[in-house]
Amino acid sequence: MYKETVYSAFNLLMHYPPPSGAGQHPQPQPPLHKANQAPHGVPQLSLYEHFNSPHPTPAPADISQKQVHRPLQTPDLSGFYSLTSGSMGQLPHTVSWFTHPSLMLGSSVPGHPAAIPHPAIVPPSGKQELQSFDRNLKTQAESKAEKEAKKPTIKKPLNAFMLYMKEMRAKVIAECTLKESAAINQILGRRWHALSREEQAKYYELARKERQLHMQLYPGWSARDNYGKKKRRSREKHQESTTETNWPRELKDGNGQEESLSMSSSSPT
DNA sequence: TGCCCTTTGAAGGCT
DNA sequence: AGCCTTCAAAGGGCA
Repeated sequence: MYKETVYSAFNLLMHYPPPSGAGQHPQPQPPLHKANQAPHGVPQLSLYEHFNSPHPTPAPADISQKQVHRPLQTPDLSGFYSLTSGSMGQLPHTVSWFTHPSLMLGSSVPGHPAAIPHPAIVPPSGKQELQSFDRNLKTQAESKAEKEAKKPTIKKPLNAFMLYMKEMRAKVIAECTLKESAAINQILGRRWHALSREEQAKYYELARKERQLHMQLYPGWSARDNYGKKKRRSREKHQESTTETNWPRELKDGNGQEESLSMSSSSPT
């Protein structure tokens, strides 16, 4: 049962108690898409510094600058390169998608040795070969519509918490026997709240850089583009379910001293 | 096979 | 402005 697995993570959670008192709780950063500036005191760190170990294809941190200034291979990358002398260039460590796995260039860069597809670009699922065979038989309109549907999905850039989760997930899994992501994510959520403001700021800054690069790579992209691509339950059912299984408010907010794991019996608000 | 669960944050739409 | 909804990742569970 799911709840039991969560219970089994109790000891792990206890090692990362929420800060006592709401005032000490690290406040979320202001919406960066509005301010679009690093908060005061935010350490300017290279992406690689934070993401080298848990990710598969790290690159030496000191190659970022040189590789960023490689000659352009594709016209749509020009925006990013201009960043190195523009807003992004003001950062002590210029962001490099060559070093950041989630921004790693793929086959869109001819001759690039990595040739790893950009993780933000996800090829459509399905039996593509059969579909391409069938396509010959279809009308031009159908073919066009199908082409649209087959366009690779550009994923949303990861936010600060998602970046944190990606880095810490393996560590949490190694520390406990849990494998269910839902339980792991609850632990990670608690740890996230237990982080100091400075620690969280690292991830907010990384997320801000991710968004900047994403905007440069896909200028016309909107989060709306991916709406409806996931089939989801009806709204009512979803809300009912989440209120039933969510953590108690005090626990969820990380400021309750009477924290409890009696998730299902607690009031949602 | 594909959605659900679970977390936080970003972003878009609506009132 | 504030609220609501959706989607980002992840992988076991389940229909």
